[in-house]
Amino acid sequence: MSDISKTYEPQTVEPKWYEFWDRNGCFTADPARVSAKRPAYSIVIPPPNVTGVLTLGHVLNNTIQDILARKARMDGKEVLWLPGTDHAGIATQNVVEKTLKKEGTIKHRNDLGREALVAKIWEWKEKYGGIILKQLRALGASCDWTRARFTMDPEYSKCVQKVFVDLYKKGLIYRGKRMVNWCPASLTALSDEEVTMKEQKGFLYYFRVQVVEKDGTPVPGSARVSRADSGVAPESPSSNSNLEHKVSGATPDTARETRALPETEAKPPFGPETDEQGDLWLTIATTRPETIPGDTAVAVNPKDPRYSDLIGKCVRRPLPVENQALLPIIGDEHIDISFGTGVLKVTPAHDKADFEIGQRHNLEVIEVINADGTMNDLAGKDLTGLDRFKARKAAAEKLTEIGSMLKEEPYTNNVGFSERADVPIEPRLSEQWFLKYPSVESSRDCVEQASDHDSLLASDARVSAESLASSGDAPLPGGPVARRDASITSNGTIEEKMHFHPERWAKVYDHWMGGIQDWCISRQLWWGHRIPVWTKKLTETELKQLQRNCISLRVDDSDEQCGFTVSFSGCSGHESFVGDVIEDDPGGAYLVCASAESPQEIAILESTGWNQDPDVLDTWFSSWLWPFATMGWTSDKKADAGNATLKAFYPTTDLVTGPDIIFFWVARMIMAGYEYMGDLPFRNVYFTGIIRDKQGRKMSKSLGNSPDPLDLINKYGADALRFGVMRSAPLGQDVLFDEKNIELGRNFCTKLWNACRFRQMVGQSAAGSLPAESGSNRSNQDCQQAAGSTMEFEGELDPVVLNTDDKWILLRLNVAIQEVTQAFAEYRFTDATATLYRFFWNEYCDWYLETTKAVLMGSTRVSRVDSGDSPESLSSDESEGSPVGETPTGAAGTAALPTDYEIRCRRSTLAVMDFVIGNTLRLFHPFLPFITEELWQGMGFNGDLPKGQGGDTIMFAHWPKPFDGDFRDHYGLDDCYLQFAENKYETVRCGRNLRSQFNIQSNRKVNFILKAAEELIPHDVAVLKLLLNAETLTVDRDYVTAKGVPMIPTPLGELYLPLAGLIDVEAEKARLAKELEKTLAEIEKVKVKLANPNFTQKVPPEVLREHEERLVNWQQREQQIRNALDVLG
RNA sequence: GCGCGGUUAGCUCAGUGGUAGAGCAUCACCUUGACACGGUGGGGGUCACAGGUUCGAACCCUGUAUCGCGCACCA
Repeated sequence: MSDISKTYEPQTVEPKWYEFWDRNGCFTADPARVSAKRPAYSIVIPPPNVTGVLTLGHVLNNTIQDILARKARMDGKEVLWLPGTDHAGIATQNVVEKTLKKEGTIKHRNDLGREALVAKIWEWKEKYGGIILKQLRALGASCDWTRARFTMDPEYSKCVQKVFVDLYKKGLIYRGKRMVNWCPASLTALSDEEVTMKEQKGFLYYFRVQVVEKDGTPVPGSARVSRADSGVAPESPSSNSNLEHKVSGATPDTARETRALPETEAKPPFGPETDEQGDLWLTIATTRPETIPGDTAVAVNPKDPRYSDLIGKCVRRPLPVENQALLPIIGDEHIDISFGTGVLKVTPAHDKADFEIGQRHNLEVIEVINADGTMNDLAGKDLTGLDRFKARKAAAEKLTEIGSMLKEEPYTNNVGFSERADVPIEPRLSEQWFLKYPSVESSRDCVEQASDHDSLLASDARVSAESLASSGDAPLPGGPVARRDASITSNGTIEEKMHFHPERWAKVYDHWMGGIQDWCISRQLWWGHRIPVWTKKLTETELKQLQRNCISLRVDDSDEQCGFTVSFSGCSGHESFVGDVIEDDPGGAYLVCASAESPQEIAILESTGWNQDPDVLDTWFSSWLWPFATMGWTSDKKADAGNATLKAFYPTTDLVTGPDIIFFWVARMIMAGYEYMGDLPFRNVYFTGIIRDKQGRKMSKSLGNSPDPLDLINKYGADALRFGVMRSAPLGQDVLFDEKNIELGRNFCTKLWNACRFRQMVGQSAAGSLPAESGSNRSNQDCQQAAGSTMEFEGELDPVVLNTDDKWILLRLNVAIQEVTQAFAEYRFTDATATLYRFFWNEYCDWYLETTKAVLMGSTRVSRVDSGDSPESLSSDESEGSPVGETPTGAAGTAALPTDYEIRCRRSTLAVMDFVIGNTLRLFHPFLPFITEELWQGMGFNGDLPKGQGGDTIMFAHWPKPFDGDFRDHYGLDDCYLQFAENKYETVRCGRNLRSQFNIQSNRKVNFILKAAEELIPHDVAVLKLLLNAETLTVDRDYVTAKGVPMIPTPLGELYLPLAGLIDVEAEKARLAKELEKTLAEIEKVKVKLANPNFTQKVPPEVLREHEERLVNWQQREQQIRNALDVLG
């Protein structure tokens, strides 16, 4: 660290250290090192999209993981942070397809075909797939890159297949023709979780249909006049057929029976309507007129008196005009009487609810929309080929044209959107694979709910300052600080609970787990894990043929559910195929589900005409295995039992992720963990906030409000980015991103840099009192002391000469260590950064570092006899002195060379600085890995430390521990020094305030007089003088107030600022009057309280005492101000 | 509709019943021997609103308003 520049330059420093750590294997986890003394800590990265680039969301997420991992290393744990990427089926295939189209290589993926396209995607992956992981390095992420995994790695793919086969065997995976969420843009089915509801502005179209008998003869309106009493008021009996839509038709005079319609509610203005020809019509409201050609019924609520008698009759479907089929009017309880017209058009092929109605009533299913969202032939000539939204318009126009449309009303409703493609999903009937979730019960129960927490609070192993201070306990596995809440189950086994941070997400999780629906796991894509299922239509002869291919086949018809099961034994002898008959059609299509264990078996299947299912699995069906599949899990119990990685690092300790994937990923991982590992996959889940811009909007490409983290790193440095983001990301809150915060991070790094630079400078200048190498020579025993382990007190902290400021900063350091450690234990990273910021900037730099100048800068000992009128008066450089009880060895102005005592003091102060900086660097390291390493090594803190404990890198330096009793006793670190130093600093503030009140320029030296209330030792006086920027500071306990001298009361006594002739007496009086007013108000406030017998009797004694003290203090202050006013006259 | 979270200084947020805080922004002074990416000092709040509990409420309770999120969903 020679020739240290004024500002820290991260651009050169950061790559250097990252390369150093990486080269030295600092990130590599070794399960063999795990022991009771060195517990494991593990965390798996939420795998980013393999084609993705780093976003601020990743920065937040991965910074937190890195902080946790680095802290765990410093806690002496064996850390595995396992990185990797996700193949992200739809997204990746889209990206590559789009690119190929842009290049003009293809117009459609079919131009390439499946194999060629997949090959292209692999190429793409090889080329660009590593980008995001490289970017993570720039951020400082300490991942074990030797273990990086990709969800489509061969071993990983095998896990996916095995799990599929296993769940299939267990009967949890099934194939079925169901209504699914279909994405017309991506041309695939989606799970319910991939659909988000969005409010859409559209229209509610009201159209009418004629009621007819089954044979098509019109039902006359008059025929039902006497019965159709509905309580519906006739609105406009004369105009019931006009397009303005005034519907009545029901006579009001026979309202006798109990009505389903609540009388208090506004009566629905709809009902059957008779036109001038005497024909009867129904009005239907719909948002999707384009689906009319797919309607196969009209439904009403059987309890709806307006319509109940029409059930069994028919209506004529208006579209397509060339095929105006008759549709039955059916009664179904699910129809909401009060909504719309009370008549629902039923389109079983294109609506989930309608499909269910269709099933109940055995309705025909007519598909009119193609997979891509265009209308097919059945939609009729007017709509065929049109996109569904154009078709909607066209259908509405057609209805108007044929006189069926009554009105179009602006209407807002919720429409399901494909989360990825951002287009409305189309409910579509199709054959898909579904999974009944496994291990639901235990997965639901394992997450600790807030209510559980209350009952466990008493036994909660949260760290307290006490437990922190009591060193020697071997850290327990399971989190930054052990928090392994457990409850004992009825059978006596201990069941561990999982903790969510913030806790409230547990409720969201629980709620979802409670209403869990089967998961549609098949996707109509090419990129992904192909479903390991082969099908073939087999005849009797073919079955025999199969047997001849050395596969034995057993048919077991005892399985009631499937009809019968076909089991195969493959060539290798072990049972590897399981087949089910899923269709009992003549000529039977057999469905075979195979493990991909043996390529031979697959080869046999394929060579004998078996076809693999064309679909791939949902990407989440692979990522839900992430915590163990990345660790080499095989499903083979023996092999897994011998897997050192799994044994050491599973379950993982922490998971850090966004709440937006709580269902997609977190919940599913928990279930997979229980199902396949018999244990929860992680003990703590930390949910980050979502990064938004200053205005609170989500980051998005289209808004252009998403800065590139790499740009920010180039501009400010990775440490600055990390610190800035962490400082503004409180637990459980969204993060409003503002570049200002990163700037603040940068400024903070510069501050740290310069404070260390100062240390280097004074170390060198004090060379006479220190061994030659100064800055890098320090024994690190002091640092080790704070780090716990072996306490020795022979460091350079010198208990004899520690001054009040030294003791103050050491005690404040202790507080900071406690606070930061506690914040870690509770995952309050923002609080940790706030403490570090406060401690280092406001306490160390603003106060302590300034006080050291009184010790260190006085070394030149310029002799100057002060003209002050008090024996205690000190002038510029006579600040050196000895504490009470010591004999001063250097009286003012007597010697040009420092005395032994002064050298000792200077040494001690440097030692304190080193001690504080050494500990501070450790506390900062998880947040600011680069600059702390640069300073650690540059300043030589690694000097005497053993390898692996900070000697080679700060990464493995021990995490500071709060001081224990012995340490405090030895160095005389009594809390009373806190108060004294703070009084001193408060006195400085008062003096500065006084200066400022009189507009004295900051750089102007003035004379102060302190009428001290107690004895002050020379060091403290020197500090006061320095910090007040005083020309002279006269301490005179018997000072007699001169007229016109401004005074301010301070904790150490009255501080005077003689400015004879310079001050405006009236202004000073006004100032004092204002202060007096304030003081009196405070006195009044306290007096009122104390005068209240309710208060004095009921309040706890310490609160009462505190109030009484407060009163006395304010009253003293009042008196001082009054005295000052008197002096002014 | 159900559930969750928020509402405190111009902005972003701390603050678990006892004297309203921080950072940023702002204003004034200062390039003094670590740092102008800095130092010093100042101004600025009816703690969303209304009730209640309490000697005492930003904090606890009830209700209201408002913003955000999640789940469900009616054509």
